[in-house]
Amino acid sequence: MRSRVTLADVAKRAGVNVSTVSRSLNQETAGQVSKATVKKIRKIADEMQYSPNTVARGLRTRKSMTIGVIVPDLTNPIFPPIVRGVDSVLFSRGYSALVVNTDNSAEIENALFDSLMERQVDGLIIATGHTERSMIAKYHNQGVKAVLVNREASGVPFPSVIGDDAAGIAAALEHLAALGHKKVLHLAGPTVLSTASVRSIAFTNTAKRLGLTTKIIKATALSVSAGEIAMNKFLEANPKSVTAVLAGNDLLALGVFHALRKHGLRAPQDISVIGFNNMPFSEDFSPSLTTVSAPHFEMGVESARLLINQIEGKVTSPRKITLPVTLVVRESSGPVPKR
Amino acid sequence: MRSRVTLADVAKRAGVNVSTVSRSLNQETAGQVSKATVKKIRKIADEMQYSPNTVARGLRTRKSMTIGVIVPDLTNPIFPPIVRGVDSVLFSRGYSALVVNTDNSAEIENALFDSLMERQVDGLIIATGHTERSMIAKYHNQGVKAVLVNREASGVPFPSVIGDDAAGIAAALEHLAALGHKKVLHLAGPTVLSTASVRSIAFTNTAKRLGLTTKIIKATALSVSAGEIAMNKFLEANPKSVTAVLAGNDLLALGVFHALRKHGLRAPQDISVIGFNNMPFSEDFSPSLTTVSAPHFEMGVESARLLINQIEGKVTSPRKITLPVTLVVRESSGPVPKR
DNA sequence: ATAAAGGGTGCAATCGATTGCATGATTTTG
DNA sequence: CAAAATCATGCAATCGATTGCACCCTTTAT
Repeated sequence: MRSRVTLADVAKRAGVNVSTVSRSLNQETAGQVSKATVKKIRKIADEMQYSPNTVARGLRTRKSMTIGVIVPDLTNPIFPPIVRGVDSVLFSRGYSALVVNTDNSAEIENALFDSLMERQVDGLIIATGHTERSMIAKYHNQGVKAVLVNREASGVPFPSVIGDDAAGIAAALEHLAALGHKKVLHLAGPTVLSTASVRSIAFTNTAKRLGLTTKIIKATALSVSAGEIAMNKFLEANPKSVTAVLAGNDLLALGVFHALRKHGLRAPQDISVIGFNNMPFSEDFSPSLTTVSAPHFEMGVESARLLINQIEGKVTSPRKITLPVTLVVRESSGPVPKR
Repeated sequence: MRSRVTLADVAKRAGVNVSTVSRSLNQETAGQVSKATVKKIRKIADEMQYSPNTVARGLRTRKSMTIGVIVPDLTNPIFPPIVRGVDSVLFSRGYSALVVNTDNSAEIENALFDSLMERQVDGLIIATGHTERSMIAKYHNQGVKAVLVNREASGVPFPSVIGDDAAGIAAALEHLAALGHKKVLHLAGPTVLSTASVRSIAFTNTAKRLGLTTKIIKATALSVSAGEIAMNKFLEANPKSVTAVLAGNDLLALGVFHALRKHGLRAPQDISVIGFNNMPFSEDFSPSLTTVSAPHFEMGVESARLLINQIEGKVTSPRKITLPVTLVVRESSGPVPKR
């Protein structure tokens, strides 16, 4: 790479000390320098195409203007919108995001955390969902500034931004109840993932309130294949014992579609299916998926705001932000089949 | 954030100079220090949980160990796999990726480029597809090390990694021809995007070779809605004038599905539809989409390898890597409808 | 008119690492 | 056994910015 213009280069050309150049170019310190000098130096800096070296600045100021964003897997379609939401706020405030993927491995998360710390990130946005709290404890011990997003976070020492999962599950079950469903299956994700466990609990509570008969099965991951495997197993063991399935997220719901197809069943004629997240393209599935829409982009936005306020020591913002979700009714849910 | 342990802290505890600690801890220089000292210092560094400050190191070594990855939009599903491919290589070599989104705006790309340069990135992986070359020229003028991925790159001063788009288009058209189609529409993306123009040219060439009658229309973006709008317009003006559509990518193909549905037409019974990319979940669309599968993850991997070799001055690697693509036949393509 | 106050700049330390050169200790060589 | 080579370590400069302090030169107040 070509070597860049430094403060010293500008200073030499302007016939002043580097400190004067530095002060002239920085908004907050420009007042310490005479207007004429500021104007002259800015002009010269422009001509020379000076641009600051963030690394050098970061060393001195102990701020890297970089935020670590920890997600399980960027190819899970709910994360790109979150990341872009985060990024939109960060960029406008001069920060950059370093996005890393853990693949839900605590070991990898640990290694990535160390790497982010070495890079002197100013804060962390954590979208990984392990209920296991050891990483959270570690983050906190290190005095890291962080915000949790898209994961249950009660009793945790960081602010958080979540969708209203309980309300979403309730809306979905009420929708099914209104359609006449009495026996509903919940295909839950692994309980080590906080979103999975929150939704599972909400399912149980709401179903009880609505007087529904329930079954719960668990997938080993929040993925299409795990959902398919779990649902296949269920259909083989208990054919026709439920009229609707509420899946822990859209990927699992997609797995349910696959399993139904394999067993010659159709949604919603034989069984209704509801997902969670309203991930991109869920309206294009076959059938289009009834699901709970969560505002992922906004979740990213809010979490970034929370983090920056924390970093820059602004007014104390709320510790926990819960964003509303909405049920999106599409083809995959329908009336109880007549037998 | 808690202040971290520095080399000086370790040096003081070990009773040696910082330079000795530095040499002991770095693989390449550890040979300059006696084995006993290295061992002792490493032990102490471990106990104190020393970890290097990448910012300080970067200032001195003029290497940030950071790579800028420029994509149009992370929520376009082909990019997460590319990014993860890039990341898998970078991480294993100690680099991190700074991913930025241009939303196909030259202005934004320009601003992001400056920001990446200020952050002293060691190189760039560029996945934006403007045929307009001014940005490329700028990159080159600045002496930046870069690799292009997923975009046509002939006559450009950087190495590149692309899928074999021409072969993919050919395979798709041959498939249609074999099914008896004679009149085929190409729904192209905007020609300012290089992948769109490459595919468009390949379409024309192959169709001529196969003796197909063709029409070409253009969408204003590579998006579902742009595809839908363009296809609606076509269907209103020229109903039933073609029996198949080859879309410039899967998003456009999805737009075609929407337009067909609106006009009461079905794929493949009324018209066959083929996409490009084999993006995630294209097998779950209604109908499942016949498409050309491009190895996005591997493209990311190869581009990262190319870039790192360039940065570390390894053996000259090939300037251009073309990865094979494969046609994936699914439900959306079928025999010519009988009239 | 003189002292105090304030404005504008420069000097030099600092952030935490890497690294060329110097130095002293030890080993090898003739 | 002396000279030379080698080894292990320390010293200090350096990367490019920011910033506390000192200084000089004008104003302003008394």
